[in-house]
Amino acid sequence: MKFANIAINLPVKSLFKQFTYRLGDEFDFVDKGWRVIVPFGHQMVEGFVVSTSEAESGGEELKDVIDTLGLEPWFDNQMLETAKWISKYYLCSLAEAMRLFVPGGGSIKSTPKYQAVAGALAEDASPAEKLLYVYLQKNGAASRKEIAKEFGGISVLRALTAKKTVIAEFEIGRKFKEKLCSFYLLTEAGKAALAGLGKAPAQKKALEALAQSGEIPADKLELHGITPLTARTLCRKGFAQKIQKRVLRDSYSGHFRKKEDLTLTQEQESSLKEISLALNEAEYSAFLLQGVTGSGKTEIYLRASDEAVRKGLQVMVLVPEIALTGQIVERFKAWFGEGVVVAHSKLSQSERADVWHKTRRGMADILIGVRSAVFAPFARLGLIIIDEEQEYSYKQEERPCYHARTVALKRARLASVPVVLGSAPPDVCTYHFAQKKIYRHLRLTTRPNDGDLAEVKIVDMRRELQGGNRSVLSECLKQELLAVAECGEQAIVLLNRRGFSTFVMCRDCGEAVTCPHCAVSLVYHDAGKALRCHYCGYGSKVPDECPKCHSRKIKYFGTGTQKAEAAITELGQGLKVLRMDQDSTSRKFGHEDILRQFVSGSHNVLLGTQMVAKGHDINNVTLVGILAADSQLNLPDFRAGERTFNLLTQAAGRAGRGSKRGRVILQAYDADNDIIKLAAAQDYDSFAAAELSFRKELEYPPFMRLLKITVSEREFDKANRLAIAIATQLHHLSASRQDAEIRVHGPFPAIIEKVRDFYRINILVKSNRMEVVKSFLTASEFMEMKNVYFDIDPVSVV
DNA sequence: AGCACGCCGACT
DNA sequence: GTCGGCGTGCTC
Repeated sequence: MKFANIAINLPVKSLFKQFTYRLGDEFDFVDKGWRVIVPFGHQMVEGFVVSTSEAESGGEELKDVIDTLGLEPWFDNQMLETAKWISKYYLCSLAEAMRLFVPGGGSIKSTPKYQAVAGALAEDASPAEKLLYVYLQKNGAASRKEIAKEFGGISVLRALTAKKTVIAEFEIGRKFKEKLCSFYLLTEAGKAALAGLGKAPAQKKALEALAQSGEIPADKLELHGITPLTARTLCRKGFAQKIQKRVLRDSYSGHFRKKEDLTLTQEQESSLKEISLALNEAEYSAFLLQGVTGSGKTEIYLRASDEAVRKGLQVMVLVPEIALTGQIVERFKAWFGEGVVVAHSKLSQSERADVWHKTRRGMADILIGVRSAVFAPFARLGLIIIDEEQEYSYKQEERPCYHARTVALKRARLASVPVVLGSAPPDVCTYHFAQKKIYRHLRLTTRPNDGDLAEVKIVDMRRELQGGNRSVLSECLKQELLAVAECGEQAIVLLNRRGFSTFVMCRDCGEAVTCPHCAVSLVYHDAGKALRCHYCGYGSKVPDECPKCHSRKIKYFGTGTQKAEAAITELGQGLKVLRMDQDSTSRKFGHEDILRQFVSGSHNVLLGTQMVAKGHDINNVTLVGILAADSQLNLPDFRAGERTFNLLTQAAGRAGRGSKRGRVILQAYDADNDIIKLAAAQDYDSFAAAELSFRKELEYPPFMRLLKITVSEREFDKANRLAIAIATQLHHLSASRQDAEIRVHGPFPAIIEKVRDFYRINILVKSNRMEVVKSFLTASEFMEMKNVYFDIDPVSVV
């Protein structure tokens, strides 16, 4: 008898243990890595087989595996190992880790419908039983809910199922379907008949077309001049055959650009050489490829991938967001053509399933995808590339809070393949590891095509204000914008408005209009003239009077994109502003459409939030303006400085990518700040040195690991009591372990104290041996609590 | 997650 | 005295 240990795929935190099921003889081929369907409670759910075992007998009380999902195991050994590692590292259940590998999270489940068995009603059945039986006979199968509603409970149903008068039926609904298409193809008899059929010219022509094309999709018959009637006739005669085949959708097909042939610089040459060396050895090795914007990192990605593909290996390319990196996709497509598949976040589940099918089968050489693509199955993984490795979008904010870079490094280790971490300004932690020779440091310092970096000017907005300029635009930026318009060039204006957006406040009492469910101000949106909460989506119209003191002096504060747009348009001189923000990019490819429109030259200013700073090269852009460059500098988060530096250098990198030298105007209120100055000078090394010494002193990563524990409750006191209990136990742990540095900070309320009516309280743990803390927590009562969240290596600590 | 079991308030 | 609230615990 064979048994399977199964992790139940239900979206719940509390299912940490695995369950044992019997594998009947018909399923003796099932082994670890298979996805199966099992009865659980009184429903059918998906399970992941973690291991199997053999035994002579016993286990009569165990339930049987009902069916398999798919015809082969979903998880190979490395995927399973990665999942096990994720569950330990990120403190989640194995099922939670494994479902990351399944497109759409799997979660196929089915609740039963109950059916009356014909002629099974016993003579001595009670009146209530007869009533239910007749009901089911008359109305067909019904669910537990229906029966409970109709008969005020399910005790009668239970009595009937026990006697097998009524049986449960499960219909396993697949969450998504493979796309099937009909094809016509020639049979052997058809081939033999090719020469004949003198009296049926249409059929003869159809046979010839089939012989030439091999197979013809049913909906393309007309293109070959075949009528459906002819096709059916040929099938009836046995000359042709109609088959169902799985077709793979590719919403990115048709985006092609010509492959460019470039000569590499010396630095590119030597960087590539190091990577190919690791490729040849087929060993794990991590590289930091640090190169300023325009230094040709993509060219190295392409050539390294080319080497891998020539060896018959596949490449995983991770990008922060597909919409922002369309150019990478295009360049890979130009080089590798159909061998490239793309997995972006707006792909439907079925489309993603198709893409993964191609990589698993080895039908695709290159997978380009966002965060979740790190879980894709590969036939022969040979190289991993992570572009813009410093981007925070690689971190998942919901549990399990994994970081795609961390997972990719683990996968690379298991698969013995090299990883390339590419970036202009690296994450300072990555930079630190590169300096410590844990990663190999490859640097590109020259720009092969683009010449010099842009010239950056800092404008002190306090002085502007003193000089009587109350606009969001400094005099200097106004002049530059007008100059750009005059020369027929283009400008990008970045509004750095994180924690700084339009809200409504009473002038008399200073009360801001806040969300009733979250502890944040509502944000004013010009479109619709309404207030909206950015955390829960709550909306309301602008009040006529202050809700607190009933004053009617309501004032708008802050600078939204809409306000900046108006300020620029007011300058006149043919300045036409194209806005890019969340409001204007919600549609599929909305982003790309806006960029394409901007490239076409219909507008000369592109205005937007963070997203205008990233990824795209537009040759005609010679000016970049950054409004409120320092607005997020003073957020109470240890990464505030790094965030600001990255954003500013990235934005500055957008200027002057063509032949003309670019200019950058950096508007700040704290113009003397060191980070602003270093960003203006584009001096990464000095910035990193300063940042790292700050991190060392204050015991932040990379010198200490972080764990953020969040307790979330409807009642503040309840959350606080639990948080204090956790912190107290951690303090005890810290005191009792001399072999590890463990610091416990908090509990303190999250900076957004309340979201969707739930209060949130944080505890921050720092340690040089976080595994000690993790194993303590794993064994603790807090592990399975619903309202306690663990964020390992948090991106933000507030 | 879904559901059974179990212990306290407002109703026939 | 019962119906029903949702807190706690279990599902191989």
